[in-house]
Amino acid sequence: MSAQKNMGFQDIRDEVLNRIQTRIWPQGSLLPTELELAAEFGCARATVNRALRELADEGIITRRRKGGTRVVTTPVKQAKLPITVVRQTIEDMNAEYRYALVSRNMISCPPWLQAKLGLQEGAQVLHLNCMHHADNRPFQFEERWINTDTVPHVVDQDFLTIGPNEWLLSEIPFSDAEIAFSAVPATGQLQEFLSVPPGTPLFQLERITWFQNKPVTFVRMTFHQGYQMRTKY
Amino acid sequence: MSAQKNMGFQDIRDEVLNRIQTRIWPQGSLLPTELELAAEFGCARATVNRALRELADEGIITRRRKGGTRVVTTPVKQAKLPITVVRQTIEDMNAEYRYALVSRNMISCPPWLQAKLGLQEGAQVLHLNCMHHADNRPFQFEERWINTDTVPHVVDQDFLTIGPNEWLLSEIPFSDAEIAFSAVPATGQLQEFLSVPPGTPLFQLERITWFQNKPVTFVRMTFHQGYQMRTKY
DNA sequence: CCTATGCAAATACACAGACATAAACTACTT
DNA sequence: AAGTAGTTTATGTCTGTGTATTTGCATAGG
Repeated sequence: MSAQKNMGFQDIRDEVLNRIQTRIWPQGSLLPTELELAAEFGCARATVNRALRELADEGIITRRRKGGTRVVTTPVKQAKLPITVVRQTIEDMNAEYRYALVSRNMISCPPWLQAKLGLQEGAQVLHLNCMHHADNRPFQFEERWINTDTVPHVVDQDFLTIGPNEWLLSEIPFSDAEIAFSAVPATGQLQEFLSVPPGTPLFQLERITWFQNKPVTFVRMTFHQGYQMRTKY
Repeated sequence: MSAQKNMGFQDIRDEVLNRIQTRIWPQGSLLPTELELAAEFGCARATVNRALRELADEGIITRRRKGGTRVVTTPVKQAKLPITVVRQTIEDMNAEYRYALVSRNMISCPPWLQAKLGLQEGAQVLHLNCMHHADNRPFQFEERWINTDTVPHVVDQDFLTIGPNEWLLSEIPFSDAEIAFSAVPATGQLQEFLSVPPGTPLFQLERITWFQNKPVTFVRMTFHQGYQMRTKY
């Protein structure tokens, strides 16, 4: 093969991807070794290694010592959806953001929440209800429960001007979470605060958050009628 | 500082992450240079580079030539949700998967779809309606439109035994896509095929797919009542 | 026929050195 | 004060080499 010169790892990555997409290297087939590719592209083995490692990270190929590098048969594409704070979402739409605290109560943890967060019986949690408006129209209703054990000084925060989402993000910036999306009917306070008829389908996002394996918060965010969450991959 | 030895890039990545989480290096602050860190950890600069690059890929830090490495102020966490085929989802629940083709028609592209896919007026598309069952209960209703221009031999496929999702995944394995989630009321064929009362909130996923910048397909997948899509990050 | 063991092949990771590149900074000019 | 050109600096990338680790395969033993 023609040994090309001056190729960066990105060029190699793209070329390999191209050969996979055009079925020069079909699904399930074995790629040449790093050494062979390095010879073909006229570069160091480490450069090929980086190119292939990136493709492996994306799930395009799988690599095994001694086994070599294979094109995956059924690629598992992952949609990455950026989790931003509501204010950001609204401001990105060039709309005016308004936040309002609906209620704030210290309660002892209800059983269903105990199970979700893995808390002790009788643990105290801060329960908040909040509204987020875009251009004075209801955008999102936020029900939140915060574990006072993991975030003790949350009790000093009144949440009158700043939403719990943003406050927690600045307090516990790097956390793990589990998310669930679903469609729910508008009932009770949902239909009241989001100003929709009873039974209206609403998009809902539930999230449990941990910091260093300690439960931080559970949140249920319900969006206005017709809301769409979008992403690419 | 104490120069530790025998640290891999993973150890360095974890140590740096730990210092960020414990606010030794607070949000917005400047990290030591790669050279300094290499000296501290007793390793080569390339090793530090890889560790920091991974953290940068995860969105924990930002890096700029000459500017150095900074802890991001507001981390934009990305939820990764794996896009799997329905059959996989159902079989992972230990349920029996059943597929049924509802309708299959060549039609000329309706205006709304023209806009979505960027097609010419009068372009021919294959329109399919399909049902996916789990243990003989309705699981997902799939409405799909396939661009016969990008995938010509789709016309030879009858889709009686294999769903368009799986067929396309094997034909066009590596593609780009745009996804939208929403909550919709059950109407018309939705409430009929998913066996729910009219107006029932249903979780819906819409997706446009391209291959090498050519539009491939638009799909609208509506799930059974109460379905939750879950993911971690 | 099955299992254990050893060899070899391919990737994984590391290192030291080098050059490239972008951007912050400085000094100079207008 | 504002622009401009040169310098410095931290990251980005590549090279060539070396070692470590995993694992496919063959071979030997039960």
